[in-house]
Amino acid sequence: MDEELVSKNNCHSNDEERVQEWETGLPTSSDLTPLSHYLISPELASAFSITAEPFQTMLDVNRASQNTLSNLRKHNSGFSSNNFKSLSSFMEDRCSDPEPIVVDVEEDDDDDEDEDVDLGDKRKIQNVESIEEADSALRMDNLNDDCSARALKRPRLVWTPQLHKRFVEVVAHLGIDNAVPKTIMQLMNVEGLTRENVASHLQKYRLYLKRINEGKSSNDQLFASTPILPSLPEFSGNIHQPFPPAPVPYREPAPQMPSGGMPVGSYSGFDYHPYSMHREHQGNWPGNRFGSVVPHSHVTPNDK
DNA sequence: TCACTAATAT
DNA sequence: TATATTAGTG
Repeated sequence: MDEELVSKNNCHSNDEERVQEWETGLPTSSDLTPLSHYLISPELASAFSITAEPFQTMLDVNRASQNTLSNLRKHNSGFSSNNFKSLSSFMEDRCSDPEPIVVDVEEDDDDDEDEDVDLGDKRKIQNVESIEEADSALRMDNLNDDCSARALKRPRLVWTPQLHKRFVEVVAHLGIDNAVPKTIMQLMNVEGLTRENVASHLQKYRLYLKRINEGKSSNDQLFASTPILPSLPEFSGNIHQPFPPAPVPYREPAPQMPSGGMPVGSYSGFDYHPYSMHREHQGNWPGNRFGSVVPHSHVTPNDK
């Protein structure tokens, strides 16, 4: 009987060693394939009628993980505290991992600004939730920790030439005096665009105009790419005339699914990059040349 | 309370 | 440098 016990104990310690061995051999979070990465190409998926799972955000994943952990705790089914520790630290690693916002398709040299969005061709923005999802999620309980807050952070707006052109047209229409963030935002009719976005851009635009008026040059490529419409102070705008067509809010055209891109099913215009278009789509602004725009009746989600 | 703007932070 | 956020103000 004792022998049996000893052998059992040995067996147990062997098991523990093996578990430890196994644990040390586990990949770190940075070694793992990002959750946002799809293992099969869209062509393959389509060929075999495979529908993509609903897109999982860090929030979803963390919530699921927390559920799993609490279930395990509840049932206490042979899950040692060490195991918990490992899992918890893994979770923390995932949480502090800057990867969710921007994923490098190619090797990343020196970029350490974890939330900066680089528009370089080599980068693809992958898993930022839609504004609606983020906002509703914000109302959910249990989301007060930094990790969740970070996952929900509204993506940084990139003012593409198209978007800026639209902006300039609206400002020109209003006249610089009447061009205030809220009005601009409404006339621009861009889904997801906030007053804050516009205010910030307007601030920069005014500085640009000031420079130009003072006869100074500006090497701002974005602003230089758009002709200066009559948006100077002496121009009061055509505010009483209807602004030319923004029949529907602008939304990002359907994704082209580049390698490592987003699943078709999860895309909703704002999901992974608010406005910037793929390069080949640029230059199709505005009016009825929105491209594949989803009709929409409201003006903007930010109407108050 | 809301919106605007300038200043400041990231 | 571009954009977001904050603080002061009307």
